[in-house]
Amino acid sequence: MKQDELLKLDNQLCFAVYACTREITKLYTPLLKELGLTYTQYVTLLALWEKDRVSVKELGQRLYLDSGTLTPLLKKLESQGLVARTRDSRDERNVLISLTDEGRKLKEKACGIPMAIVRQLGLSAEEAEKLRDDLADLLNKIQLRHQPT
Amino acid sequence: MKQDELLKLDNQLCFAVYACTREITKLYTPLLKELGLTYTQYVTLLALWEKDRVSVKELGQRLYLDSGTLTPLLKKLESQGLVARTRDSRDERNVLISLTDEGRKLKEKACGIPMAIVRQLGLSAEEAEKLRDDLADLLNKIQLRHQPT
DNA sequence: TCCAATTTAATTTTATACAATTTTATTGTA
DNA sequence: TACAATAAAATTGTATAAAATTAAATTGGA
Repeated sequence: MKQDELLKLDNQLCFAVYACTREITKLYTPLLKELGLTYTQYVTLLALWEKDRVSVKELGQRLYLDSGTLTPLLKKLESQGLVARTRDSRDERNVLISLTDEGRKLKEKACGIPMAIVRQLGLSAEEAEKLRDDLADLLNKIQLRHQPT
Repeated sequence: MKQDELLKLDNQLCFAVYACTREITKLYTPLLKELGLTYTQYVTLLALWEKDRVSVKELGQRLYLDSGTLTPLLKKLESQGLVARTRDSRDERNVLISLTDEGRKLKEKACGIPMAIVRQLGLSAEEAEKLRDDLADLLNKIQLRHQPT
C-alpha cells in the first residue's frame, strides 16, 4: 500500500483497535452501573477474583496499568468496601491488595456479564475466541519487542 | 465455557482489545512526540487530512468521540496553529474545522508513521489487514445493534 | 556497618473519555 | 410572529491513562 493510503483511518489496524475498545466499553457501562463499577474497576476485580492478595506492581503487570492509574482506583475500591490495602510486613515497599467479603461476593452479581456482552457483540463463540487469540498474540509480539529484559 | 471460566481475564476478548489499545498507543508515543502530538490528536489529523472543513459533529462520528473530548482537543490543535475553528455562517450552531497550511504540511512528517508502527507490531501486511477487517466487522456489528435509528 | 543503587508506591501534570447539563441557534407550527 | 421542540457545541464533573518526579524501604557491595 502507498503511504497516502496507509494514512487513511479505515486502513489502519491501530485505529480499529482503538475505536473498538471505546465502543465495547460503552456496552459495559449500563451493566456495570448496576454494580457501581467502571470498566477499569471491573477488570481490576476480575484480576483479583482470579488471584487475591497481590501487590500493586503485580496487579499492574496483569492489567498493563501503572501505579499512577491503580493507586487512585484502588483507593476508590477501598472506599467502596470492596478491597483492603495493606503494607507487606516483610517488605514495606509493597502494598498488598486483598478482596473483602463484600468484594468476593460481588463476583456472583458479575458472573452473567461476560455472556451478556458476547451476545451483544454478535460473534459466535468460535469467532470471539479466534479474535481474542489473535489479539493476545499481537499483545505478546508487542511485549517481546518492547521488554526484551 | 462455564461462567467462572468466562470471568477470567485471559479468556476475555474485551480485555484483549482493551490491553492492545493501550500497548499500541505506547508504541506511538515516541514517534508522535517528534510531531508534538498525542495519539488522539494524531487520529484527528488523519481524519482531517482525508476530509477537511468538517463540523465537530461529523468529526466525532468519524472518530467515535463526542464534543466533550473534541472541543478541548481542537482548541489545543488551534493553539498549535494546526487547525482553524470557525462557525458555519449558514448554520451558526456548527463549528467547522479546517486545516491550516501548517496542519496540512504536518502530513509529510507523519507519512512514515504507519509503516514504522506495523513493523513494530511484528505482523505481516496480510495478517494486519485480516485483523483490521475482523475488528472493523465487530465495530459494525456493535453499531448496528446500538444505533438501529 | 555504611551508603549508593535499586525498587515500589504515591504524587503531579497533562490529556483523554464520557455522562449530564447548559447555552445558543435553528426549525416547525399554531 | 411567537414559541415549543430540536440540534450542536460547550461546559462540568468524574474517571481513566501515562510520563515524570518524589518518597520510602530494601539490597548489595566496599
